[in-house]
Amino acid sequence: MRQLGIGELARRVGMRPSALRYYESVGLLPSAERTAGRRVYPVATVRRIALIKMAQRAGFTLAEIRALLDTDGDRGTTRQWRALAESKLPELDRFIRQTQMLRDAVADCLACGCMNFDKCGLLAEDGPGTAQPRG
Amino acid sequence: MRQLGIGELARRVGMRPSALRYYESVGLLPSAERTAGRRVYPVATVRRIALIKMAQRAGFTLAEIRALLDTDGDRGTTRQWRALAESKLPELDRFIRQTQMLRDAVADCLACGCMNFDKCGLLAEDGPGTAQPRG
DNA sequence: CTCCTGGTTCAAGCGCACTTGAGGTCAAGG
DNA sequence: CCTTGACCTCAAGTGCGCTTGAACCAGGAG
Repeated sequence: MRQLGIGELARRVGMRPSALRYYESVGLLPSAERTAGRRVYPVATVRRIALIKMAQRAGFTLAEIRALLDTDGDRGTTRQWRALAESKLPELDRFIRQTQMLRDAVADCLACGCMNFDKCGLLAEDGPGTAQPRG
Repeated sequence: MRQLGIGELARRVGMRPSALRYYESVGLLPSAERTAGRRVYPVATVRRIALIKMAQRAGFTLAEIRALLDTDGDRGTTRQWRALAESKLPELDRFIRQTQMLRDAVADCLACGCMNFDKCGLLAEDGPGTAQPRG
C-alpha cells in the first residue's frame, strides 16, 4: 500500500481529514493527485506532516513552515529558505534551553514538595524566570 | 522602585498592558493592588510572567498554566498540581527531544546545501519525522 | 484652567488553525 | 433499488489569546 486515502493518512498522523484539506488549501501540502475526484497521497506525506507538526510545536506558524518547506529549486526562494532557517536556528536553541529549564524547574519543584511553583525556592533570583526581555 | 505600574511592567516583560489585564481577567495573575484605581505590581510579577511565557511556549494553555501556578496550600489543588506536573514532565521531555531533532535537522540541511528541507537526504527514513503517532 | 499622558471598564473584534454543516458524488453491499 | 460510508466543495463557525475602541478618570505641565 504505497498510496493513502485522506482518511487513512489522517489516521496515521493523528489528525482529521479536514486539517489535511486545510493544509492543502493554504499550500502547506501540495495539491494531492485525485483518483475519481478523491485525494490520493504517497506514503512519504506521512513524514512531511510529521515534520510540519514538529516545526509547529516549536513555535513556527504554518506560513513559516510553508516557507521552509517550499523551495522548488528557485534561487530566490532558496535564499529566503537559507535566511529563514538561519534566523530560526538561534531561536530554536534559545527555545530548547528555556524548555529544558522549565522541565527542570517542574521536576525540582515536584521533588522539593513545596507544591507552589511560583514561590518555589528552587526558582529563586538566578532561576529560569530571570532573563531580561529584549527591547 | 519595588512597585511597577502596568505600563512599566508591560515594557519590562515585552507585552502590552492589555495582555496583562487579560491575564488578570482569566485568573493567571492575581488581581493587582490598586492605588488611585490603578494597578500596582510588585517587581516579583516580572518573574511570574516570565515563567508563564516559558510554559506557554512549551505548549501549555493558559488554563493549564493557571492550574500549575495556583495552589494556595489547598490539599485538593495540591494533588491536582502534582498530577498535572507529573503528567506534563514526559510530555516536556518528548517535546525537548523533538525540538532538538528539528534543530539538528535544520542545521544539517543548511550544511548539506540541498536547500530542500522536505527532500533532504539527512532527513531520511530514520530521521525525526518517523515517530509513530499515538492513536 | 486646559491639555496631555497614561490609566480604568466593558464589549466587540481579530488572526490563526482548524472544525462543522450543508449539499452533493460515487462504489460497494444487502 | 436503496442504503451506507467515505469522500468532495464551499461557507460559516469555534476557541484561544489577545487587541481595539468607546467612554471615562486622575495627576502633572504649561
